[in-house]
Amino acid sequence: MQRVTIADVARRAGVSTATVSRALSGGRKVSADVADRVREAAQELGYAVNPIARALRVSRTDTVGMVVPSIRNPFFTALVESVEHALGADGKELLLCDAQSDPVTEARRLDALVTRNVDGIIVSPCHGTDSTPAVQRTAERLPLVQLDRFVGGTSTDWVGVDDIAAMRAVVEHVREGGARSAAYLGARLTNSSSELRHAGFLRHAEELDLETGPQWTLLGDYSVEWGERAVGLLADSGRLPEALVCADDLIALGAVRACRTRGITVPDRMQVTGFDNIEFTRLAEPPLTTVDQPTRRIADEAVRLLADAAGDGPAARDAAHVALVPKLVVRDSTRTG
Amino acid sequence: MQRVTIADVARRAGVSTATVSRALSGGRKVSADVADRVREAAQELGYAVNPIARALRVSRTDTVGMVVPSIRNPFFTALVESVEHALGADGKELLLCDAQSDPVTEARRLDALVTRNVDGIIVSPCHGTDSTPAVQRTAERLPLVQLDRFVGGTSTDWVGVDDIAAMRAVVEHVREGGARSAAYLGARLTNSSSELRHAGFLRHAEELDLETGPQWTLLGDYSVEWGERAVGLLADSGRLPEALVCADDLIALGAVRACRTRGITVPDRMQVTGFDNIEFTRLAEPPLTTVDQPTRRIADEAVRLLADAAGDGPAARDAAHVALVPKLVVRDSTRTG
DNA sequence: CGCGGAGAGGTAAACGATTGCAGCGGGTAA
DNA sequence: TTACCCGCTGCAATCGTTTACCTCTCCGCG
Repeated sequence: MQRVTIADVARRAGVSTATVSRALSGGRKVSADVADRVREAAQELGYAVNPIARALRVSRTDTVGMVVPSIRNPFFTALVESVEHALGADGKELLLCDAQSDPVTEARRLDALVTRNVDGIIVSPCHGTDSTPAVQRTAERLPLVQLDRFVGGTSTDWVGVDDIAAMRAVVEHVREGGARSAAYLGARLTNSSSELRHAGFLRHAEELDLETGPQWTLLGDYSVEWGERAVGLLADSGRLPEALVCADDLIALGAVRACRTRGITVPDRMQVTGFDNIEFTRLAEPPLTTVDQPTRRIADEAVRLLADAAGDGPAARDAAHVALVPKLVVRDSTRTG
Repeated sequence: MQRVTIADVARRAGVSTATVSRALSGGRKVSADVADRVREAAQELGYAVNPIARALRVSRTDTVGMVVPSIRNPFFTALVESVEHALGADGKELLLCDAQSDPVTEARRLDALVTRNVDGIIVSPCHGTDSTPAVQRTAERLPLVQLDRFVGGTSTDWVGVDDIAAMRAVVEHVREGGARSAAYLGARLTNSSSELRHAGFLRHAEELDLETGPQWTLLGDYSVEWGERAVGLLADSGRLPEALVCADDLIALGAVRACRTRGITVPDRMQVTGFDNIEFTRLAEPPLTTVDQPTRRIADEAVRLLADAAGDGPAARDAAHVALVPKLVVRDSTRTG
């Protein structure tokens, strides 16, 4: 499979393999003419270094692993794309895994990545507590940074957005739009961002005197279907609030759709907000007001942290928590002024 | 990083490394008690085989590479997920690359995958001719199967849908819905599926006496923006057709949206169809009639072909072209009866 | 009693790169 | 002239497995 080896190049250039290696990867000085000869020979033979052999020797693969809860969720897709982009600059490759929203497969993926000697791992854990052991164990062996969500009981690098601040912006906005009450359509509080967004909503709703209530707090999962169903539950249960604050865009898309089919006008009778700013929020009817996640920034920070951590051993530094402040994107699913 | 090696296990179990290897990977018979001792020792030490060393030795990585034009396109995301799923069954890993719709990066990605000794490559080439050299070169060195699209001038395995048949179903459907004329909103004919869908549309439109015309054939790229813009062009240019047949769902979503904003009612004044059946077609207003791509089947076939090809050398077999017949999914953006 | 064959285990050579160490000129200082 | 240093090279070890080949033992059979 790997046709031409360093020995072939060495033979052709009339030098030793050591010299070839040094000439090509520039480990140490090589005289100019020898270097030229080597480069030429390599060129002619079409030599390319075998990354497997190199990896075995130097135990570095120039590959980072990434594990996301679900590749179907466009938010994570955007994140993946951004990470890929950021890594490209460093000449690193991405090994992508999908945890299928299941801590068990997630753990399996993480282990696989570790034994594959990736240089670092970027993970958005799917569960706030069930994911802890695997993440912990992995972080002890490799540089690891958590993205967007983080698990309890570990101290690793993390980068994401300030969910509380984001929710403040959302609540203020619907309040200004005239809403006096709001329901929260979220996901079960099994991970950090679900918790924080929920907490942020409650806190700021209270502060800003927005009526809420337990019967107006519906927790399911991050999916369009849940958004639709939640609105059904709400409608069946009596009084409707004046706003629906959703924990992510999928839920919000479902909610908007359900409102339409039930003749609840958005935003006049009901304001709806999302979270993440995935591409399709633009296309909803009406286009969705949502919170923009700066995936580019998040990814950049993550690979920076990973690179930093690669210098020191794992867990040699204090963990960094980078929380970016996201911006509200106002569209037509809420009222302005 | 890789703490415990096969030698440690051997020492602990009081046998040679060869025996350990045989006991664990079952290459040859090992007496039961020795096997037990080895397994136990491995267990206690927490031994896991180093895939890098193994790969170097056997030149097989249990990894397949996949290159998609754009990970942002939900259709490819779905494909990736399906491939990942299909590979999981074989205990293989997926190395995912995004070509960013650029043949140059695509070529770079392919080369990177080759030197990384992946066992096979699944690629959906981004360009029908510019992608040829890289795909060709790669296919000569590794099992390779093209997905969805294929490039000209090579003979590799391919699996996708029968675009012509799909278009026949689409055209028949809008015809039955009463449309006497239709525009085609597609992508520039730089790849096979763009070409085939376009050709299929024209052929069957003619057969079924659906009026078309050059001014009603608008070619851009696979994006929502293009769909919106194309409708604008159409509207500005005079007479409107009675149907818009779109080359993919993104274009169709844009088209539907543009119709709405211009007061062109869908499906009464204008029928619109998509292609791919991405998740968000359900959410459009109205929900989109589209062609369902059986991504699961496609992925299964692809990994099967890859596995077959791994047995023989590359290019030892005749290439297989597997075209699945997709189903039309009728929703509310077209008229029925 | 000898021989052949099977079954189990060990020895050591790969796989293809990187790199510590040593050798070897040649230049410089004493 | 000698001693030393410095800059290039080459030798060979090394990373952790797998596997071809060899050895040893045991058993059955003629």
